[in-house]
Amino acid sequence: MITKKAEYAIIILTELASHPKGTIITSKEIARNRSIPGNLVVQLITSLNEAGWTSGSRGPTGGIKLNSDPSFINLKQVIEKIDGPIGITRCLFSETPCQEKTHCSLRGVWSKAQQSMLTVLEKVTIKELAEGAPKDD
Amino acid sequence: MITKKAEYAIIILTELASHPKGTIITSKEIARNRSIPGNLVVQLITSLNEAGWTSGSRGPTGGIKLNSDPSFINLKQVIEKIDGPIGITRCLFSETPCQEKTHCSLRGVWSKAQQSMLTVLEKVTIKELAEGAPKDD
DNA sequence: TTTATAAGTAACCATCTTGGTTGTATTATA
DNA sequence: TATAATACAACCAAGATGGTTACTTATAAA
Repeated sequence: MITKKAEYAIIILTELASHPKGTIITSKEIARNRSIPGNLVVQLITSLNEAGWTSGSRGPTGGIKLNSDPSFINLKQVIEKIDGPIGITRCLFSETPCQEKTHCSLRGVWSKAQQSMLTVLEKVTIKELAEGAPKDD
Repeated sequence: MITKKAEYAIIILTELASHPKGTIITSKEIARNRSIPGNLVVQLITSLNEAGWTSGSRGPTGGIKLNSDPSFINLKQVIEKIDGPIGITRCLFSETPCQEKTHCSLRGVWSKAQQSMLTVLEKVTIKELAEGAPKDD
């Protein structure tokens, strides 16, 4: 399952992207605006910084800034950054197919189902979310 | 995530479907043939019986029998029977969209991504798996 | 130079889910 | 009546999840 933390991270980026480019917002404001537990915001920002999407400045007047073009950040990327590799089944986490014969014809199905889902998530960007209307293909 | 139990259930049905129609196999045999913990097979069969796909007969000479045409059982059905309703996000479990604005434009994305995955799983039947080659559209 | 305010970091924790076990009851055949 | 099978229910250990707590570091303003 896609975790709530990943969902929060997407919402945080969306909040940042919904302000003029270069705007600095405090984590507390983000938390308040989007109803996310304050300390979780800080925790998640760390990962977003790591990915290079955001950066923070400390002290009064400090806060978080979006560094990347939100049209280049897609949902799959954010989810994988927060949750780690996506796998709809345990099977898909192991590199090599298992011995079981049936198991393995299943593996193909899992893989195809997951890929189908990821394709959707790859197509949606933070920018689209910030504009409120993910385009409908 | 699709649980291992759901995967086991699919494998159990596949095992049953890979024998001539009407064949009775004991849960112990299924467990041995497919490397599934014996008691788990029994536990899962209960749910499969509930769905009407299988039925058991007790006593010596007893065992499990496939009741349904395996070409009418698809993977989505089995997964939902074992795991309950599928949801790639917590959001998709709540009936009503949440108040948060962004949250809600997200909901549409989750829904679409999930639907895309389910469409794949709906198309694959137990029969195809038993024949070893889920058809590639 | 001190103080307040902000991010950064790490450890921790309660709760829930998962995968599986154990134990007992029931049914049917030989 | 002994045995072999399913049926049923409770239980349990380990890991994931969502979140909290406490502490450190940096920086602007007073």
